[in-house]
Amino acid sequence: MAVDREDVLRAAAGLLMRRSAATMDEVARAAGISRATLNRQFAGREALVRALEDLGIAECEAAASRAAVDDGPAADAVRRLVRELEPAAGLLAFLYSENQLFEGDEQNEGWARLDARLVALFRRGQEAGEFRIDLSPAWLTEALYGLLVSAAWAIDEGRVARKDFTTNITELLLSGAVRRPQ
Amino acid sequence: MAVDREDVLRAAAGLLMRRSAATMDEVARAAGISRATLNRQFAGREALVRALEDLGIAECEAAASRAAVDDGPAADAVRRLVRELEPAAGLLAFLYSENQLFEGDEQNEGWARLDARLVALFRRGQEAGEFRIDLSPAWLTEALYGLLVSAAWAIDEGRVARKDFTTNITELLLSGAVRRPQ
DNA sequence: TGAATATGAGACATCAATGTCTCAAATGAG
DNA sequence: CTCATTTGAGACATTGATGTCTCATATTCA
Repeated sequence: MAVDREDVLRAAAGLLMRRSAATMDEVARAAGISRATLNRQFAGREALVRALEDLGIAECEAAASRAAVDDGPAADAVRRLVRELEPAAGLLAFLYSENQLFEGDEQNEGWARLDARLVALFRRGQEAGEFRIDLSPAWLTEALYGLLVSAAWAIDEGRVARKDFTTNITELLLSGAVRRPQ
Repeated sequence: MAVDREDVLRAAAGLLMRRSAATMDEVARAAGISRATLNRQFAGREALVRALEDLGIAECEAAASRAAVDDGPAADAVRRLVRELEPAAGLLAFLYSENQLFEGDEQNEGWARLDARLVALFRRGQEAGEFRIDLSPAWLTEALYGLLVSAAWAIDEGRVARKDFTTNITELLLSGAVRRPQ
């Protein structure tokens, strides 16, 4: 009977990814619980979003660790990272647009940590001569976020195949759309 | 005295790009008019968003026409397109996340037209041998949207320089992050 | 079985945003 | 200048989401 906080968060993420303005009532229904129970678990919408944010950060950092982003060629690290991030892409898509909502007041420091980690990855690639240096690590990081979100939404709306998630993102980010002579 | 509808829309876009949940009161203040006048111009928030949508579509289509996306090498057409889209990027960023809000009920046909135009551009590049064929035109289109939005937000938050807007997007989309031997 | 705990359903007040309305003031045209 | 039109400020009712509360029911554990 005991409600699993984690399950509720995942259900909420699945719904909010599609409709970020969903009602607390809709969230509760999506999680298969009552609104009362939802409010017992999370004291208000803000608490729910904050919990989702913490979950998203935790998943991204876990993905970065599993991908061992500091090891080996940076390009391979990016590929591993995107592959590991796939399960969190939907949640990330919600949080990415939600963050625009928050005033400049308080930016969860977890995002700063994650940002720094990704920036370091791209910088490492540049210093190793793998990545071009005319695109800043900050931009490459933002672009990665953007592609993750685009891919998540496009898949959700059936415009691209789910199985192509990783290759779509990594191939575009690393190699671009232009055809290369092999 | 007569309020310029276009000016109001631009002011609204400028605010809503940052805070998509801004109040009608905030929108009015951003436009330098009263809430009453705002409501006289646009009968409700939905009408305002719809007008912004129409404006966004019109600007994108105008940009596509100015860029002559059907002429010459596809890669050059993409570069021209992104350059022409820059002034509309903020509005596009708002609409991109806002569209997630709307139920699957009604998708403005203008977006479908624009989508088709971009898809055709990427397909043309593939058929001409310019673009690789293992990334679908649909994905390339979505990726372009995502990069436009990412760049707009990153610039707005001061993480990347505004002057790099076009090159950041086109270089990443076309050539990718990997350094190429010249 | 019996007690303790958790949940669901619904009622309820609250709050914020919205849309409408009125009236005075400002603007612009003739 | 005078009149018609437009705007701003504010009051007002409405609406929808939210958070809280109660009580009956269901589940778990001793």
